[in-house]
Amino acid sequence: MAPSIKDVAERAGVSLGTVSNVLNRPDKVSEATREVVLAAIAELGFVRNSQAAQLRAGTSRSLGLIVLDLANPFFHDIARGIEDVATELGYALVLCNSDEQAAREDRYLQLLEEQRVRGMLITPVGPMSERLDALRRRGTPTVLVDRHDPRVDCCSVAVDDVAGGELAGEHLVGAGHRRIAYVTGPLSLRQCKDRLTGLRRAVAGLDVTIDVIEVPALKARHGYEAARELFDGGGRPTAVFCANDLLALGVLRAAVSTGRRVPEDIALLGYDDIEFAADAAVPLSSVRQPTLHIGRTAARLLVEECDHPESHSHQQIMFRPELVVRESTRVA
Amino acid sequence: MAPSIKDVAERAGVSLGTVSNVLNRPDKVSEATREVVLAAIAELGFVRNSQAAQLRAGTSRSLGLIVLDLANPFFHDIARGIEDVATELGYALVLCNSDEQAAREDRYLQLLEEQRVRGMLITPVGPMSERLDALRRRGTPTVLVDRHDPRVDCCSVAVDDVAGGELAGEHLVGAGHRRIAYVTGPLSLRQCKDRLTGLRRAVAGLDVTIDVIEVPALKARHGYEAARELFDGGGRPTAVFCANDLLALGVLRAAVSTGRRVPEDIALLGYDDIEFAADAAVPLSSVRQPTLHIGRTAARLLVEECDHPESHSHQQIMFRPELVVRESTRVA
DNA sequence: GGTACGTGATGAAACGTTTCAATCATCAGG
DNA sequence: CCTGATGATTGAAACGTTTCATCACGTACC
Repeated sequence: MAPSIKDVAERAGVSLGTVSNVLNRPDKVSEATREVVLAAIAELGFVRNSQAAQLRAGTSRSLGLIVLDLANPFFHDIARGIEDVATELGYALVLCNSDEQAAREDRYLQLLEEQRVRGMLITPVGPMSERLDALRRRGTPTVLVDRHDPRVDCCSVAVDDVAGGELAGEHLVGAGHRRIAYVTGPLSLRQCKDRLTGLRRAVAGLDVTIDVIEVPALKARHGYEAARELFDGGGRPTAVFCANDLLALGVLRAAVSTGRRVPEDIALLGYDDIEFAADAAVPLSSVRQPTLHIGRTAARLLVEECDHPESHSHQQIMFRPELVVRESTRVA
Repeated sequence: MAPSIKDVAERAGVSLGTVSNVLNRPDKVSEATREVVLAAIAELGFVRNSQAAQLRAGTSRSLGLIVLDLANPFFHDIARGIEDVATELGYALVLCNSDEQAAREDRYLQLLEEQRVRGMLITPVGPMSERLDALRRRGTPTVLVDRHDPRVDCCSVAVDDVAGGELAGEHLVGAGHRRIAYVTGPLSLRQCKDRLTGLRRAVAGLDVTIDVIEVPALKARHGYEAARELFDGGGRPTAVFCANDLLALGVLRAAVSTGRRVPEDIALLGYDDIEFAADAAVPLSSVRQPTLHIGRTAARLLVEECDHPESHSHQQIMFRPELVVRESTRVA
């Protein structure tokens, strides 16, 4: 159907190899024939079939990325960072959304391996699936994103969540708070647990009380409900630290709707610094993760391994988060 | 490097064609040999090379999707809808982000055509680029998403923005507002203009004043700034309708920070009904677009054209948006 | 005039599948 | 015992590239 190199060759009255040369090493072919061939290409509307090219080459120029949830600004920014670097270095990126479902992850891994992606970036749903391990063993370079598995020998890029919790704790303690609520998603999630660990470490030895409120998911609605309960209860913390910004936005809504002023009546600190944090009704203080940077670094590590497998040595990179102070924790 | 069907055949002691049959029509092969072959596949860790398969087949099972901005929840939900249907119908989806840059769009179109995607879903940056047109002419089925170009003969799925503006107008007028501000992005954007048209249509013949405030982009920050100015100025509208939710969130922040109550002092209505609308400090009324449905419909149209090109006839589908009323426009 | 060399162009092989006509084995019916 | 039919398996061709050894043709040099 679509015109092939052969059709172009016929039309231009040259051999098939010459057309290929025009496409891939134009300097190896004389000015005159090059023009003839290019004209034929234009006339026929020839578009090269990269499947055939890659089949012949035995390797592709595309990378696979599987994230947990593209709707999440955290992953979205990471994907953006990866995409930037990939394009810059001449790789195409195939974006996939596992939706935190192992079955979807599995299907995408299969699909990407069948497509012979050159390398893989992934935030695995579970610890390390059979298929992912097989993929690695078969020789597809792999980088773990937002994960760090000491048992697995490959590159990884993650963020130090303990340090993030510590930053939060120091900030709140420094602002004079002595009773702090930590609203968190399931503590079975490493992130949630690590941030709590950091928070506790920051207040260790000080006369500070921490109330842990665990909710079923990192969604605004749960933050709202947790806060309503908290406000009704007897504890009366003066600050709330949330395991992510969505929870914090929920808490903020609860505060506004019950007439509490933020930060005067209650201080509020989120995590992730999503775009909406700055634009919340009361701009939200938050712990920012260098998402774009994570993505760019992960992509660079992967491409390095793809392009120079022999000289490559695996690296586990851990970024430190950063505190962004806005209205919601400002002291008067 | 990676084991091929040939290696499997050797290992299993059968011919190459038989292995292919085991893979593609297992019923055509006897129980015994099938088992032998499957065992060989497992032992060798064989993964089929879909590039070769598609090359031979002359057509792939993947669809391309190019959107303006994946960070935008609107496009994100559409992509999700498309992905759902695509997977369900046995197609893989290649996600691309044009970032509203014609150059990026162009590059992705080229890439996807080289990969021989079976069909294309796209929200074009500009009117209709040379390359997109060429792609269509060469026979790649194409569906326009959130666009509707009467000059172009292909399927499209869009939303009626005039109707959306009308819904908004009727709602606000019905709530008794007689002076309404419309905070909008550049009116050169069709969406912004159409929504204004609808708004005007809703108040036509009534004693209602509309103040149009045009800002440079559909971002919360601009909504905030516009609102600060608006509050300082003399107009004093009782309601603000925003061309999207981000602007509305900005306006909400301005209101909260200047001590205005929503909706008592000023009513607020957004557009898109993004996830955060419901979780805003004051839950935001909004005009909802059936994004998931748009995506699903677009994908179904495309797959229909891909699978039955002869019986297919192009359709231009226009969805109607829907009003979601929350606190921000609730009348006491 | 012969040799060596450089520049362009050529043609065939190979990549890993799928498909399909051809072959082979088996068996039922006459 | 032969014929046909059925079912399983085979082998070769084809898809569209890239690569590489080969070849044709001048040109420069001795």
